[in-house]
Amino acid sequence: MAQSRHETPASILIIDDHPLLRRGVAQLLELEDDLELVGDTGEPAEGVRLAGELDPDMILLDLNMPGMDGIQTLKALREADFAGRIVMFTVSDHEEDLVAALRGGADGYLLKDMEPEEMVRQLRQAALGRMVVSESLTALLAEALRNQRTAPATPDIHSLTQREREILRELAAGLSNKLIARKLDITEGTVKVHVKHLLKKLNLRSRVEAAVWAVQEGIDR
Amino acid sequence: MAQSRHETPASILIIDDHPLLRRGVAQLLELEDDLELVGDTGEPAEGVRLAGELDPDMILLDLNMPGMDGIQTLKALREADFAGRIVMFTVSDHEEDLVAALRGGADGYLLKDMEPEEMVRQLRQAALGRMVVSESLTALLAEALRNQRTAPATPDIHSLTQREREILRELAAGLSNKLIARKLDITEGTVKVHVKHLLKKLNLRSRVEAAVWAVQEGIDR
DNA sequence: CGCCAATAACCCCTAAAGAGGTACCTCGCA
DNA sequence: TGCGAGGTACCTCTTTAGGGGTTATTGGCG
Repeated sequence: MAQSRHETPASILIIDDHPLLRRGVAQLLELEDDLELVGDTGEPAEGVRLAGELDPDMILLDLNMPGMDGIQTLKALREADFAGRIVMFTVSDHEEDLVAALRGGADGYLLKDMEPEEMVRQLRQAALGRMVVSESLTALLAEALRNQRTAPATPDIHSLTQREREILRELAAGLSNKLIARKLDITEGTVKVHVKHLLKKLNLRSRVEAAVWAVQEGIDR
Repeated sequence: MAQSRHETPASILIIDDHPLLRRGVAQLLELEDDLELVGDTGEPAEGVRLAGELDPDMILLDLNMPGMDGIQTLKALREADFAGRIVMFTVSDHEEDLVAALRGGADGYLLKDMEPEEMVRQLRQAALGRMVVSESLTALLAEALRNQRTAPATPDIHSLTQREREILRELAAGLSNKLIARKLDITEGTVKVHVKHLLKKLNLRSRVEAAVWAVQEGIDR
């Protein structure tokens, strides 16, 4: 199976709390002369340290680990200025995890139940700089993309006018447009206009999202 | 104006950070032999202490004070097992304040701009154990009552079924019923049923309230 | 002076939400 | 064995929400 490449093999570090799985990957990679396992650990913190020390071309990172989880580790690696490829390696087929990983700067997201040959193929692609995602997740990926806001992940309260903030506060208190109108002594239609504008500015898709955002930002009260 | 009563006068403590206003009340009460000012302070904390020391029949409590505000002071007094009457004394005609005060265990809510005679009349009523609220606030009071949930102020997550919690989580993430249905692989109608049930159990009136509640309770994630 | 942002109001129209009801199936428990 | 709770699905009907547009007024601001 080993396809020879001209250059030096891609160095790989694996961070995964399952020893057996680490060994499995090690054996798999031994068969490939263009992929070389240079380190492995079950400790996220140790993994971050090793990343700095070994500076591998690629890190295979488990998403589900005790203590610091994969996403945190991912962030820690990026904050430690690790510039190589980071491929998440997990059993989770949840959209949230996928999205969190990619948003967190992962270059790939592979499921652990994939076939070894497929695994090698994907790792090779990743080493070449391509973003890889398990095929069975393409639907999820599409879904995530569709659900995604196109703009700033951090909308800004300051982009709202005084009135819009006022409307948002009431909205987050659970009031309907009609009740907001009554309270602020304007018509329901006007409230709707403000809500519409505020949703557009914050790039949210419903009053529920607006309410949740407002609460989390502490806009209420 | 002083109307003689048979028994001992009602002892009153005033907690208000405006010295002038305290003096004004003092003078007013001096004219009445059934109402007796036994202490006054501009410091909320000092007020709580005095309440324990003097054990007055009634406390006139300013709602807007620097540091510990009126509502906090109110709670502190009740927690210190002050069992007498507590009448809030304020310039605020906001429904939120009124509601917070009454919910917090206040026995009255009087506006500072009222006429002295009216003031005395109301205090006398309060001393007799009646709940008093400035007349100009009756409309607000009615509104607050109407907006009020009839049941537990603290709905319980545990009253929900597993499925309902699941639905709530998604709804708090901002998903529409249709999207929740798609995600959980059930029909939109079924999602609606769950939402309906969960709203009833939590005694909430809209998905927005449910979402806000869920977020505040940390149900999400 | 004209222009723009903010506010308010109204139009039309579709989609989403919520209340009420019935029905069916499965499980566990008395 | 029956009964209730939970889950699913479907029905009807009303209200609410949200997108699109136009219009008008007010207050700065160049």
